[in-house]
Amino acid sequence: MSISKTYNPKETEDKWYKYWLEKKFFRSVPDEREPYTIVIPPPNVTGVLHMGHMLNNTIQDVLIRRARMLGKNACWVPGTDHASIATEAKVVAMLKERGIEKKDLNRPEFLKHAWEWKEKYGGIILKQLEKLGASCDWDRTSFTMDDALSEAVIDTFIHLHKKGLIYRGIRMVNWDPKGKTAVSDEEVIRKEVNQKLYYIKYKVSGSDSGFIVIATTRPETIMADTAICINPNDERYTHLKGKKVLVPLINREIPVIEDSYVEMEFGTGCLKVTPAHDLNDYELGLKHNLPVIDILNDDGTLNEKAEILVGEERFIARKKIAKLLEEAGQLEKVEDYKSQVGFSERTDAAIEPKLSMQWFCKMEEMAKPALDYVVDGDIKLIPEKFINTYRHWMENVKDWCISRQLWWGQQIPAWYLPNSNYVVAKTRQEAFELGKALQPDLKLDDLKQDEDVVDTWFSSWLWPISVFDPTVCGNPDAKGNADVNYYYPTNDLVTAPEILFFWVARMIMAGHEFRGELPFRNVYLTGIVRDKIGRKMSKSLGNSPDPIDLIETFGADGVRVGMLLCSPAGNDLMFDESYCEQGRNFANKIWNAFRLVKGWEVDENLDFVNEQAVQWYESRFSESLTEIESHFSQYRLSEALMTTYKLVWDDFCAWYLEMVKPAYQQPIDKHTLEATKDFFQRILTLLHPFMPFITEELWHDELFGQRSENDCCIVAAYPHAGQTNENLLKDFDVVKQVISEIRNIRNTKQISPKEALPLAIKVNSQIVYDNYFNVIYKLGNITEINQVGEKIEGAVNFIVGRDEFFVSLAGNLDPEAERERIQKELDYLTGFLKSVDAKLSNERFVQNAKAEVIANERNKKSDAEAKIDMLKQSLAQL
RNA sequence: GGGAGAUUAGCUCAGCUGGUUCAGAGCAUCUGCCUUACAAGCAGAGGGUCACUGGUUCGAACCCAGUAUCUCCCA
Repeated sequence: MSISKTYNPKETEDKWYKYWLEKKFFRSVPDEREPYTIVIPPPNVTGVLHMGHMLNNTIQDVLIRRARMLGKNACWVPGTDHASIATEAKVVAMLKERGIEKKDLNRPEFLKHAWEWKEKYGGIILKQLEKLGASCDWDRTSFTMDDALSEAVIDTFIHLHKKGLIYRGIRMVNWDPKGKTAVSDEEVIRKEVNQKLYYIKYKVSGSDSGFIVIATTRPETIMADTAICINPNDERYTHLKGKKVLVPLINREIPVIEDSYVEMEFGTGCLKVTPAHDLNDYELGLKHNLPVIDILNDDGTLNEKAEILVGEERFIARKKIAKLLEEAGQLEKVEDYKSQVGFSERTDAAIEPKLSMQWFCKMEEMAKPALDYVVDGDIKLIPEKFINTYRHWMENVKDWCISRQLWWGQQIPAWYLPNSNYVVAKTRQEAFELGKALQPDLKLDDLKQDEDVVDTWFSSWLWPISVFDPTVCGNPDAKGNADVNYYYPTNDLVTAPEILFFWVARMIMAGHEFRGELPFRNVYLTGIVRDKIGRKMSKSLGNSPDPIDLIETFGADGVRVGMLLCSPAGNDLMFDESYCEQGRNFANKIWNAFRLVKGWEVDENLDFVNEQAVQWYESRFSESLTEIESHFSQYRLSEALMTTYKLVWDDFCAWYLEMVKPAYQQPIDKHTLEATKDFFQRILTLLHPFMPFITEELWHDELFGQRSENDCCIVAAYPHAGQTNENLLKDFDVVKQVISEIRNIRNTKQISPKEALPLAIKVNSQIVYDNYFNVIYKLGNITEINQVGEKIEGAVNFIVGRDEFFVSLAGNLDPEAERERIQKELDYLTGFLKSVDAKLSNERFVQNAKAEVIANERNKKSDAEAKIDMLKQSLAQL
C-alpha cells in the first residue's frame, strides 16, 4: 500500500466498487434476517445526475450501508422512470435532427426510436450513481416501462375502472401546447410575469354610440367570447342589463349577463366570458348556459372558429389583435400589469386552459386511509412540519387527470366501439368479448384503442410494490411472491418535499389499495440544494456544479461528507464547494492518522504506560457512539456525521494519538499498539456509511493482518457502545483544560512549545493527578510536576475546577499584566456571584424552583466563592 | 387572498419538557508555528441586544400576543 502524504481517492474508488460488485455485497435475497429496504425515487431516464440526486442518494446510501453493517438484510432497489413528457420531447428533438417529423411516424415506429434512445442514454444516471458509491442491488434494477411493470399499470387501470374510481370526462385541463398534452396541476409552475392589460371597447348592439370597456390580458381570445358579465350591484352598468354587445372585429352578438362573481373593483368591473379558455369562465358558462367556442388548436394556433388570424400562434395573434383593435378604434388603452401565469414543468410553454376529454382517477375515497396512516403516525414524515401540508392536501384533494396525449408510456386500455361506446380491457380479444354485449354485430377490427397513455406517476405510485412483484398491482387479493412479502413494506423513503403529494401520497394510496398496508414507515424529506447565495440550482442559471467534476476534485467520500455537512433534514441547503473541501480534508486527516500508526515499531519489552489514555478513549468512543445512535434514530444525519467527525479528528487524532505516540523513531509498547489498532478499526466501521471508499482501503491494509476475501469493511459489524467511565471522562476534561491553559500561557507569553516548563499543582479537589502525569508531561511539554500545599510565588497561575496550577517562568513574569488578568477574572466572578446570590435570596425562587435547581445554585455560589478567595490571595502575593 | 414554516456569531446550523459559570458546533477570521502523520496541518484566541415590542413566570433563545422581514405551498 502506498504511503503518499495525501490520500488519493482515484486510486481506490473504482477498485473497491468493482470488488464490492464482484463479491455481491449489494445483492439481497430474502432470508431469515430482518429486512431493511429502500426503493430509490426513480430518476427520470432522460436525467443526468444533479446536486439534488447527489444529496438524496448519499443519504440513502448512508442509511443502507449502516443497516447492512447492523446485520440487517439490506436491499436498495434502483431504477428509473420513463418520464413520458420529457422523454418524448427528447426523442422528438432527436428525430428532428435526423430530419424525421413525429407526425410522419406511426406509434410503433415512434416507440422503436424511443426505445433505442432509452437503451442508449437511459442508463447514464445509474452509472453516475456508481461513482458516488451507491450500494444498490443492481440485479434488481427496474424501469417503469419494463413489460411486467407496464402490465401492472394496465391491471391497475382496469381494476380501478371496475371499482368506479376511473372515469372519462370533459374537464378544463392544463394544456401544454408545446408538448401537445394535458399536464397535471402539479406539473404547472406558476411564475409572476409582466403582462399588459388591454382595455377593449365592445359596441352595444342596436346603439350607434354606446359601448362598454373590458379589461383583459388575453385580447386574442375575444373571438371565443360568449358573453359579457357585470356585477348585478354595479350601478354603473344598470343600463346594460338585458342588452347585447358585439364582439369587436368579428361583430358576433353576445349577451350581457349578471353575476356577483365579477369584482367591481378590478379593471372596469366588466368581464368578458370565454368558457373555452378560462376555468372560471367555464364555470360561469355552465351556470348561465352559455355556448363554448374553442378557437385554439392543440399546438396553440388559432383555428377557423376564430374567423380571423386563423393559423397564427397565440402570442403573435395577441400582438396582431391589439393592432387590429387599435386600427378599428376599439382599443382604449394598454396598461402594464403583473400576474401569475402557469408554465409547463417539462417544456416551459405557457399553459393553456383547455377543455378536453380526459381520463380521471377519483381521489377522495383513496385519500382518506392515506391521510390516516400519516396522521396516526404509522408513517412518519421527517421533519414533522410536513404533516400539516400533507393533511391540507389530502383534505382538499382533487381528481387526478391521468391521461396524456403522448405515445411514450402505457397506452390506455380503453377500446372504442363504432357507436362511441367503450370498454376497458387488457387485450383486443377481451375487449371484443365485452364489446359484443354492447353491440352484437361488433367485429374485432372495429375496436379502436384510446390513443393516449397514462401519466408517468400512474406507474410510479406502484413503485414500492411493482419492483418486487408487479403482478399484485391491480389484484388486491393476490398473495404475492416471496420478495414482496419479505421486503414490503419498505423502511425508509428519501425524497424531496415537492413531490410529497403527487408521488408520496399516491404511493400510500396504492399501497393501501393493493397490499392493504403502508408502503414505507419513514419518509425523510430533503431540502432543495441551493447555491451559497440561496438561489435554486438550475441549468439556466449555470450555478450548479457538475457532481462528477466534484467527485473528481474532492473524491467521492469528500463530496458525500460535504453534502451531509450542510443538509439538515427538510431544510434547504446552501451548498458551497468548500464543504466538499472540508470532506476531502477529513479524508486526508484519517489517511495521515493511519500513516502514523502504521509507522510504529513495537517493542515487546516496553511497559504499558498509556493505560489511562486507552481507557479514556474507550469511554469517549462509547459516549460518542451513543450520541451518534441517537442522532441516527432521529434522522439527524448531519449531526451524526459531525459527532463522528469530532470523535475522529479531535478525540482520536488531536488527543488520543498525541497522548500515546512515542517520541520520534522510538518504539511503542505492544498493548498500546493493539489498542490503537482496535480503535482504528472501530473508527473505520463507524465512518464507513459516510466514507465507504477510504475506509475500505484502509481496512485491507496489512497493518490489520491478513484478511479473508469477504472480510470487508462494507460488511463488518457496526460497533456497539460499551460502558463509559464517567469519572475518567470528567478527569480528562480537567486534564485537557490544564494542558490548554499551559499552551495558552506559552502563546500569550511568546514561549516556544519546545521550551519545557515546570508545573506545580495545589490540589483542592479529589482528583488524583498522579494518574495523569504522563499525559500532562507529554502534551504540556512539562519538565517536572510538583504537588504543593502553598501558592508558588512569582509564577503564572490558573485555576481549573477547584485546583490551582503554577507555571514558573524563568524571570519573565510581568506582575502588572498578571494583576490585570486576575483582576479581570475577579470582576467577572464577583458579578456572577452577585447574580447567584440574588437568585438565592429571592424567596419565591427558593419556594418554587425544583430542589436540584436550588442545589445547583448553591454549588455555583460556593465554587465562585472559593475561586474568588484563591484569586484574591494570588493578587495579594503579587 | 388563504395556509405552513423560518429569523441565534461573518456563513451554515444545534440548542430536548423554560433552570449547571450571563448561549454551543463546524467553516471562515486573527495570532504564533514548515514541532519528522497530516500547511488539505498544529497550538491558541476573538466574535452573539438569540429579528423587534409587549406579556406570562422566581426565572424566557425556548411559552403567549402583536410587528417586521424572508421562504415554501395553495388559489
